[in-house]
Amino acid sequence: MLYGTAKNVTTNMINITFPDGSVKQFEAGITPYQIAESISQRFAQDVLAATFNGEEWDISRPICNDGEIKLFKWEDPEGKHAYWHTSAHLLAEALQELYKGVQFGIGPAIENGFYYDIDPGENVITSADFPKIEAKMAELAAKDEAVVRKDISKADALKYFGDRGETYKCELINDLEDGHITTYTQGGFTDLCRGPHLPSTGKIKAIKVLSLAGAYWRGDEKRKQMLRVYAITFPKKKMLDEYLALLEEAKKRDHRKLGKEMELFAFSANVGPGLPLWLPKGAALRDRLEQFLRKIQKRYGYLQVITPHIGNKMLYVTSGHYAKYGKDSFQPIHTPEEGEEYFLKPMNCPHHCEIYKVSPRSYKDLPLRYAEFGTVYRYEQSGELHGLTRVRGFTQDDAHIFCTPDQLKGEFLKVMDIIFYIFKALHFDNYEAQISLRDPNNKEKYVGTDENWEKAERAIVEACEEKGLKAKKVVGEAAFYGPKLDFMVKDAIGRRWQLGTIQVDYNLPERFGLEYTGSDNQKHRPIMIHRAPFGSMERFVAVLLEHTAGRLPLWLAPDQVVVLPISEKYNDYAQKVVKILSEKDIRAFVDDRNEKIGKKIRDNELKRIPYLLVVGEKEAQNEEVSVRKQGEGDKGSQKITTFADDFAHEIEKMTNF
RNA sequence: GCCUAUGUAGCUCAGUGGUAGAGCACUUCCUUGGUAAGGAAGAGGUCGCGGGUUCAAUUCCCGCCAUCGGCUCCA
Repeated sequence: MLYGTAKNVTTNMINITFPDGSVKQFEAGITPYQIAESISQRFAQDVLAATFNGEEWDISRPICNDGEIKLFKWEDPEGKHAYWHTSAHLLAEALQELYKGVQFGIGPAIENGFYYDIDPGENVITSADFPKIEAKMAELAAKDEAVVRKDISKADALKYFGDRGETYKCELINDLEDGHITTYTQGGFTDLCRGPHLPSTGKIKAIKVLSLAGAYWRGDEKRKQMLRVYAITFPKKKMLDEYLALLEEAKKRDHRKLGKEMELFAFSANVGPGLPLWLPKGAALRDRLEQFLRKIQKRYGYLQVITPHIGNKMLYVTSGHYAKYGKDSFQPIHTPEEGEEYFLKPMNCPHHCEIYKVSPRSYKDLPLRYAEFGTVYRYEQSGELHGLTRVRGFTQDDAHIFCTPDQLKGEFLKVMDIIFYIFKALHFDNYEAQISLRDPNNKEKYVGTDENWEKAERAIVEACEEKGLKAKKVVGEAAFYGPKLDFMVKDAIGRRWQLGTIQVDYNLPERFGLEYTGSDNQKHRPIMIHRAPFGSMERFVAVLLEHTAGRLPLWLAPDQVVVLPISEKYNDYAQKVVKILSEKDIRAFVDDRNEKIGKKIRDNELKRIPYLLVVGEKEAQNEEVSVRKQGEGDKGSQKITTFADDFAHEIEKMTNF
């Protein structure tokens, strides 16, 4: 039994509105593809997807009413999406042909390519099978089969997929509303799908199966783990080659590789997984970043505090963290005293609350801003550890602001200023912002009054508007204690990591009984803002390395200058050059190996040292250096004092943000 | 924690049922050279750890640990 098919097609004319506002008349039943053809044949070739009145629409699907159309090509995300979505079906078709008894879950397009979750049944599929799968997909694509959309009733859909033993599909269908169910068929493969799709599979030319992974059915770790097959396709082989080359390039800027090459940090099985060791150069880099932040925070009225690495169990019982995370964290440290337990601190806030409580507070004291580079320990699940971006011991550039409700928005804006300032100074321009709001239908999940929540959420939204920050609002993502604003940055291969965060908290002031005396001589509860512009030193350094491919800004570079004597005869002069530079706090060293100058240049270029100073007979005689800038080549000679002065000025300019 | 894969010299990686090899790095010597790799010699590894099979295991099997890619989680 078919629903709402094109039976009502008549020869009526309909009005189609284009994005530029122009309106054209077409015969009812026309498809977006035909509309594109009416513009130009060439354009029609390139069109992959459409929306009609905002609804995603196959370009082969007839239009029978007036409305607005948008047409999308490969260059548009919507175009790629349809292309990869159809590719996912093609992958499924290939898997169905190659492996008996495979059951299908879901197979969406993603940012780069697509995947299909399958239950392989008795089949064993490994990466050795990729060429076989690719070949089958190519073979099927070459047939250029039409992808046919069909409305289907819920009962029919359940029967169709039930007969085929597709239990996952049946589960999905059960959650769908009758009358809104469609399938798409190409060749011998039919999938439950909302679309939209390409009209046929022939446009899929270059195919690469990328990886296999486990993925819980419907994202629920208590349910069966499916086999997820990741793949990507392109209309041209060249595009695939370029994409694969890009992936290779991205791997070269992986911070784990760079950290090793640049001798910044390391891990040791003897110390423990997820516990980074900062090597001298890494520690110095981190220290420069800390000094940078300290300087700004001082300007914004922050007060530096220091708190211990452990805290009595009762501190976390009070904060509520013990009940929520106690079992999943590093287990308590016991003392000789019976029953006495301490925890490694998983966050700094409870300690800072105790600092607040040291004296009675007046509204005149607020806002109070306590900052600490606080090292915390969290027992992250073993499979979650990842280089410096996800570790078990890390240092937050933490601060807690205690303020009155009226001060909230102003303080929020100031924190945003600090974050923008840092991102600008370090050239992070590709970040995304997300406002996490409470789920209004599930209020009991959260602590704090309605009034305060509304006030805080409004403050965040308004603050973003005032700053012209385009932030994505996500309902239900707030922490149980308050709404937040997070800044995300992508790593080399496109994974998103949260860096800066600003969180409003009503919970801890309540739990710790924090108070201040208002102008009315009454006790009031302060609001707390948690904020960390870097997020953590570890994650920030990781992302900074990947963004710069290890070519850190000059003021942060571990080694700024290397002096290269032409031969051992000029080693003494080279040392003198280093001494002169050191007096200006320039980080320089001599490469006095017994090697030819060409070799020394090559090695130090590869080490990403920003400046190479070649010194030989000429330079030694004239107190000069021959300057070579990393990646740019020979810059000619100048007096060593001139170079040192210019260099110092350059650094001063860079750090005077 | 779960699924897949991997683990050989400081690094990048070959290789084998009969206790191991290359390049780079390192040490020494020759060379003292002007803008991306000069030459020679040498040293360096319980082949992740623990069991099992075998006359013999780095190699085959099992367990564990760590790591890659994902999933889940992330105070």
